[in-house]
Amino acid sequence: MPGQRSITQAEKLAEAKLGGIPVRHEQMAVVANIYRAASAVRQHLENSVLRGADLTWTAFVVLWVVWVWGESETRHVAEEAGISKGTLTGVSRTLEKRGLIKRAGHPTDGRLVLLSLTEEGEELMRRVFPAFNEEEAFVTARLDDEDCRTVADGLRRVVLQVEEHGEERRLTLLDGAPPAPRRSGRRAQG
Amino acid sequence: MPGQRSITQAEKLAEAKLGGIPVRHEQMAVVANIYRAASAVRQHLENSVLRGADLTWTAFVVLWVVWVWGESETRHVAEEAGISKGTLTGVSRTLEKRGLIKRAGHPTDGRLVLLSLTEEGEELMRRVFPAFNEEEAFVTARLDDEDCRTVADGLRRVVLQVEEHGEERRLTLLDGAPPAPRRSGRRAQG
DNA sequence: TCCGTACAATTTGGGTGCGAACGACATCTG
DNA sequence: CAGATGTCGTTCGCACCCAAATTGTACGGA
Repeated sequence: MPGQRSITQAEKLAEAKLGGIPVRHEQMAVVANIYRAASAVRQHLENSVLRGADLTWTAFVVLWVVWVWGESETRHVAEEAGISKGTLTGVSRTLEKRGLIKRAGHPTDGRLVLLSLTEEGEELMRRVFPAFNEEEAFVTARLDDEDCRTVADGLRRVVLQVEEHGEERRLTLLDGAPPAPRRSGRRAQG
Repeated sequence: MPGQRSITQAEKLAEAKLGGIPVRHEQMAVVANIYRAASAVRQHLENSVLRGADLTWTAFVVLWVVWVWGESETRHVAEEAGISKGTLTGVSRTLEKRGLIKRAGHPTDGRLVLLSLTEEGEELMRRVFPAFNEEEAFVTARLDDEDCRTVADGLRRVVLQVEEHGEERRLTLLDGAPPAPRRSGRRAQG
């Protein structure tokens, strides 16, 4: 199996490259495998259930959030779906065009936009989610329920660590230095 | 902490939505948290060490692969980096423009292209990787070495399950039906 | 009423991200 | 050595994706 072997091998090669500087192997393996697993799972779900419903991963996540939470403000949906508000604007417009989502202004605060599923959207989710959950079970088939709880808990700790101390950590690292603007993306005006 | 609570709550809401159809909670939690963790880790690393070096996540992964494995054929790099060949073409061209990567034809097989780091690229990685690994340790700070091994092993099983049985599973699910082309992407010619 | 601050979604710009289509090349087959 | 077949990297079209800039709304005080 190339997956595991290549990771181990890559770690050794990396250490050789660094010539004596110690590498935190276990931590590196966690991060590397989080990303590998995320890609593999996403790929599988897109190819098995989502493509048949003509949904991308992101579109499904957005639908799922709105479905489960009911009518919600866009900023909360973006937060929960793990995408930026700017991205959500585009995605929700696409879903609106397909008749799966409704967009409505907030009754009292004109700045807010509320998202909710149309009846067609509800129907789609009632049909697609069980299949989606079935594939979630497939990809985790080599873990029993106890293993799943352990892994999920470990991942939750990673998320919490970043959520609670990430900002502070970044400030410490940069140590007052300017936040280094992204090279890509919109440029500052003159 | 909103993270964990909202997931649990979302699961209950989802079950209520489904009205009696059982949901595989543990498996759902694993998939949801894999994706959350992947986003959180990527975000943190981009904002802490990569932006300072003017690298995106993907660009760094590509550089890392080439750095560790040495001069490599593009298809292997794409495979190892977890991106498609088409994406790699764009990323490697960007890196070439910045003088971090060299592209060379294969001596005997004219179809192949070999990627390798320039001296500037090597220098960058010697500087950036230790900082990167330091942040990998930061995001996993709430896990001890043993926990890390457990989580990494669990994730490896997910990856292996998909790699070894994903294709077969998809065929079973679609059961001979046409593979349902992606809605986005290049259209077939007349 | 006018102003300024605050905060909301949206637009914009650069860079991925995928899979289908494509053209160049290698290799098999006769 | 010509054609068929397969494999490579590249091109293409569309959808994301983020963060900065922008636009629009709310609401406080002067």
